[in-house]
Amino acid sequence: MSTVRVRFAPSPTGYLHIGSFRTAFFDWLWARKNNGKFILRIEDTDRSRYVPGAVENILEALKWYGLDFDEGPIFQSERLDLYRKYARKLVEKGGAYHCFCTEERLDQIRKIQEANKLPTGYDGLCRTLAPEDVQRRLTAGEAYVIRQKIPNEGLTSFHDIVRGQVAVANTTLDDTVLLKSDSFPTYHLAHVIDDHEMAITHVIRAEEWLPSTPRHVLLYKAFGWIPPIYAHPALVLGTDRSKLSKRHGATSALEYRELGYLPEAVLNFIVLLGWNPKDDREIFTREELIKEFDLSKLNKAGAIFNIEKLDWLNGQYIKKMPLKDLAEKCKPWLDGNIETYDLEKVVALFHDRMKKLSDIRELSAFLFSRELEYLGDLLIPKGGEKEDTVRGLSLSCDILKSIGENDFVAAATKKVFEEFIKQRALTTKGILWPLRVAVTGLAQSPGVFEVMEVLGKAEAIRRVEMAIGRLK
RNA sequence: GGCCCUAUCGUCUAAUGGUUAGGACAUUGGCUUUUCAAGCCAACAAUCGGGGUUCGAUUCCCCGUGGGGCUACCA
Repeated sequence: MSTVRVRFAPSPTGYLHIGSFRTAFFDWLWARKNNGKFILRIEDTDRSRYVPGAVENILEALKWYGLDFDEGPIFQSERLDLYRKYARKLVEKGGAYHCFCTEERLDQIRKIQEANKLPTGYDGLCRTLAPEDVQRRLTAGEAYVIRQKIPNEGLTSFHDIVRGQVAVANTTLDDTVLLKSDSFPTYHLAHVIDDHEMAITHVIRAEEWLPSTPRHVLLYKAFGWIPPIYAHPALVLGTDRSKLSKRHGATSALEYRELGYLPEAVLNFIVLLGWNPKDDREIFTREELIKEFDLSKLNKAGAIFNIEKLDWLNGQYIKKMPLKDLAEKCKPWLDGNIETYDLEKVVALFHDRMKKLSDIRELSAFLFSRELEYLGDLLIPKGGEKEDTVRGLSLSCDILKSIGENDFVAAATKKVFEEFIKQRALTTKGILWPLRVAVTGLAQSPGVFEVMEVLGKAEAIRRVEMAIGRLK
């Protein structure tokens, strides 16, 4: 069997869309699984839609997610002669023809078709032009496009790995523009030529391409080439079930980096949108995905991008991450507050409650604040009294002072307080709630002993004393 | 309008011509606990409708209906 060769062929018309990126991931997985080649091709044949920086964005996204390519990037704009050559060849073979119809005429016939509720499409006026006429108008310098000559009858069918056999009546297809009047190729022409020239074995692209695939198959046939194997996975949908777009939330693949997601988590999440190993597993390493991924297990129906599940998955990945790595990854979100305390200890405090790396910022804010802002009443536990709280806090303060600098670690302070509470027959809640609020200023926070360890003895005592002052 | 694709809990999905239709997220409750998370346990929740085929269909076929995509000298 020949080497599997797949390509990812985005257009540089903006940032890389997460949906396109998912397709790229499918491509990449298929290539790696089969020890094949993953090729990056930039389809920049529409000058009007070109966006500066788009190529860089695509490259950076692939890099951040770790999708390495074996060949490319190949730019279609640098291969224009090739497409023109093949277009000419196809005209000679009778599979295509020159069309001189103006855009105005095209608009007009479309309007008439719509008004009469007829299928829209080119009416084939130039298809029957006499060769002499064509020649004459060509030499006269008239603007033209080259159109594919679609057969007037018959069925075009092809096999799709995810959809099975798909067949379309040729009469429902109009004559596709192959070469535009600016002599740039359209997608239809360029990608077929490139896929053939690059010996692409599997074309994996989103479902939106399904309706034009018969045209492509017909083109292969006209050239005398064998079409690749097709796989059209279903679209990624927004919450309203339409194609995922900006109004649904983040659509740029790289935006997930800015939002604090881990590449592995995003990859794991998007692969599950339309694919699964047919068992109960949900979390996969990249290696497992390469091993398990299979085009034939791709789903036919579109899947809604469910950000809540992504958050959960990302949280799972964060929990599994070694503290050292997590600390490093959190740095960008800590606003430079990375010297104040032992960063690994800080991160340990929030390890279990972070869903995104960016969460660390709000979660840890109280640690870096010199003046905690909270109502004094918060210090008083539910059903407790102010006087008892003040007394308890004072006792706690004395205890903290009595603990040696070197013993100021969570396990040790915890033990001291537990014994103290037991001895004095106090309640855990009565002592620990005020203490925790005193050092965090929050109704909800990580455990008080862990927090105090991070803060250090001096700062912990300072905060407790401030709390007492606040109540008095 | 035409063409194409599609249909299992709210969401992502598994399964089989005969199952208590399974898992995960979310939700709710419980346990744990100094609070909140995390964790553990539990609950809630689905085969779009109608016809066939069949002893039996959620599964196979047809027709509806819903949803989506395409319908550019964009990709």
